[in-house]
Amino acid sequence: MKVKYELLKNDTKTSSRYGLLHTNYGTFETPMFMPVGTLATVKTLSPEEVKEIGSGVILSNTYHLWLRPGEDIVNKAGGLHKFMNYDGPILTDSGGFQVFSLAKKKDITEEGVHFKSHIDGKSLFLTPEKSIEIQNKLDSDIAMSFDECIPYPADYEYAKESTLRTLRWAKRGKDVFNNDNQSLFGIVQGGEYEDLRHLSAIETVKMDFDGYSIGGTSVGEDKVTMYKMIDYAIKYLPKDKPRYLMGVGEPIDIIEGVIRGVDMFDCVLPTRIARHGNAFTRYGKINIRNAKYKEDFTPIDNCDCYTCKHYTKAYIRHLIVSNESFGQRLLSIHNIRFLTKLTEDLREAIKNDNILEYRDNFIKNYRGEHENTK
RNA sequence: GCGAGUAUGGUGAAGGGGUUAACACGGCGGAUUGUGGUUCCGUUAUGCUAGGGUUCGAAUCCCUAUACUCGCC
Repeated sequence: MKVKYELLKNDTKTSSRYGLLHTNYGTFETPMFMPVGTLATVKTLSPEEVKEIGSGVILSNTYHLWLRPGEDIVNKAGGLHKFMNYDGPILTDSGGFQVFSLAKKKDITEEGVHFKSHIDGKSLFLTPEKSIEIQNKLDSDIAMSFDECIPYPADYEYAKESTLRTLRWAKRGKDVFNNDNQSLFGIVQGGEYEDLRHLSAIETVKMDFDGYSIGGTSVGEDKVTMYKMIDYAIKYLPKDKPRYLMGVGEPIDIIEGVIRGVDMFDCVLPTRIARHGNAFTRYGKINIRNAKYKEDFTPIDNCDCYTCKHYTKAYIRHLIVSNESFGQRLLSIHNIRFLTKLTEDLREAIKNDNILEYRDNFIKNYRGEHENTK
């Protein structure tokens, strides 16, 4: 089946909304945070741990799985769920972002994108049709349109040309899409320009996708610009479809996104910073490597996760400093739980009509001078 | 006991008379937003075993002491 969004409550003071996402693998509340499992694994965690944390959807990656092991192998395994033993919903990114983020030399044409493999330097050619074909075979629950992520800043002419091309690519992808068990989301681009975001949103919605995402954010722009990009696009998105802000995962950005009406977020941040020794806390991000935690025998935060229930900062610091993978795992568990819990709290706040107070209080703690951060 | 050699930061070390002592590791901080899984960036010796001397100028040359290493009795 296709995913279905069910709107249960619209906040009166903000655009935030509480709802349900019905999927092949169950129903999940929104707003939600989706951890990233690029190579068919949320790095360092087992699928059971991901579920225990409370994550619903996880994001995996078309580009990476295309290169290795190849979509045919995943397909032979019985699809991505069976291959990786995850019986929850999976969303696959289209590969459009990888063209932006990891191809040093790329050649974008109307037909598609020529670029070099990050693994062996081999020349690759990815098109909207190819991306959809791969995703159909991977058999994720939600496939993404193949888009171009416009860099920031981008001049208007380029942004317009690229936005129009992404619209044509969206149509081409949708035309070849062939998997009744899978949904397809469109992606709004348009850079930092209001009229282009407007145009992109209107035209993407006309194509009638199962959900809509806002792309091209968190590519180096300041926060004010990012929030504007959301505002410009989101008012043209239908109320009865899920809205997904791609690549955003800083706690405050998630809150601001929710207030603007976003339902879904994904980000590498919790797992990436975990591997580098950082942890989210209510009082800001901490670097567990800091010498001040050497003899700190308290948990990372007042948190209900496995890590905080059983382990101290001093121990995790020791593991991270010693480059032990268990330390990366413990921090990944905590960080994903932190963002998941954040969305749980945001849902409660929407239900209780106090999301603005929640935001102000969160920011005060997160940014404020607090003894725990000193 | 005799002879020879070496002494540079937390570690391995470069520099063999001329301004701010290379580089690496480690330490200490920071970064990271649709993940190229151990990454990137910044910082870290006012001082070269100690004392004395030569010189305009010494980590670099000389003397003494000390420590360590190797060889011989």
